[in-house]
Amino acid sequence: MARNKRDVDRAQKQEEIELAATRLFLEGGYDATSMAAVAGAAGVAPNTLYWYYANKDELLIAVLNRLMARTLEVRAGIAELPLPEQLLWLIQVFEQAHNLVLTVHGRLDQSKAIFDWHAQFHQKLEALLVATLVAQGMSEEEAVTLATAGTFIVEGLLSHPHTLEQREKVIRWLLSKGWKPDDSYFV
Amino acid sequence: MARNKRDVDRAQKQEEIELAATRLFLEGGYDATSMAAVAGAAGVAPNTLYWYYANKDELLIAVLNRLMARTLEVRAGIAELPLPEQLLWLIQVFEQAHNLVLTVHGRLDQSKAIFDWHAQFHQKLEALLVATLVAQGMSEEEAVTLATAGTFIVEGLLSHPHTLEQREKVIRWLLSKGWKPDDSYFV
DNA sequence: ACCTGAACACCGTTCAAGT
DNA sequence: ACCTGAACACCGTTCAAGT
Repeated sequence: MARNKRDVDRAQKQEEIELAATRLFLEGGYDATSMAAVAGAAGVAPNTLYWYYANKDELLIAVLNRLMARTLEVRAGIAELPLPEQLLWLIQVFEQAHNLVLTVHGRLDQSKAIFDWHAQFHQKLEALLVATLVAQGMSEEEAVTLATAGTFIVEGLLSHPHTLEQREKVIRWLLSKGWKPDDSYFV
Repeated sequence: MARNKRDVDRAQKQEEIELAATRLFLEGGYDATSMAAVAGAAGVAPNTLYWYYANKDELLIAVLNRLMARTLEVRAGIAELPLPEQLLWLIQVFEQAHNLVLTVHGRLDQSKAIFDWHAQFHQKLEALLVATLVAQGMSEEEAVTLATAGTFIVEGLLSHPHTLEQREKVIRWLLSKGWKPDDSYFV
């Protein structure tokens, strides 16, 4: 499976495009960022993007996969931290890309590719959360429900302005269900 | 504050436009429904819409207010039902317009008008939920947290495919926190 | 294989002109 | 006050042509 010169070049070009797209999507939002703007930032003609990506949604998916890979790397390094730390870290990660979370939800009905990506994303996220909760001694059944509710609450926080106090209160409430966090963490 | 002939005519025209827009937005989605399509369904020229609404977002807000008014009317009739019934009814209402819920969230960063509408919507919804919970004997503080978490979970269900079994499980989990629903409801 | 200039169909919105 | 035809700037995407 050795990659020849040509593959490397292709991968490099795609990296340039995806880095530009990531920056612009995060800064200005998906809808407000035109394909021409991405192309300009990557130093190519607008229609060149269509050599690498079938359409704008596929470019978004490439960006999302890149962000997810980077996030999984970081998370591997903090897997040993206590649960509340991990959850608050997760919220902050999603918050940085809250733009794109809302965009993905908004395009669920309009793009099958986005719909499929979203489904597998939540599958992976739930598996990760459940494994973490079970490792802490929670039952599988309890863990699944808590993972689902936790995901919804994290996503809810992203699209609704709130104070840090409100955030702490609802997270504390969530975790107090089957699991007792160290209250001192929040002080 | 009596309305003269002219006002009545204007209101009638707006009703025609908003009914057409409501149908098209719910069926095909906001993005996929062009102003020209709304105008066509209402029997006017595309640019005529701009006499009544400053832009497409304002038309969306008019549609949302119409849906909300109708929903509040229906809800007044079921205010005496037990809490789980009311909550499941709410989910089903949101589900019918889940399209527009996701659209509103997706446009939060791009339209101040939508942002403001969303803020006041959640203010009203929370006030209604808290009042309902307090009337059932819950403390104000507890009610606020449960209302927030409940809203997020309802919205989470809207954007994530799930079985009825999953829905029942997470709703049951939510309500089991400070309040004991009649389990037989779910059977 | 990769890239581009030119074009296409469409979009939200504006404007000058009509009644 | 209300409505419209025509136009504007922009969009995602396609295609034929280049290397």
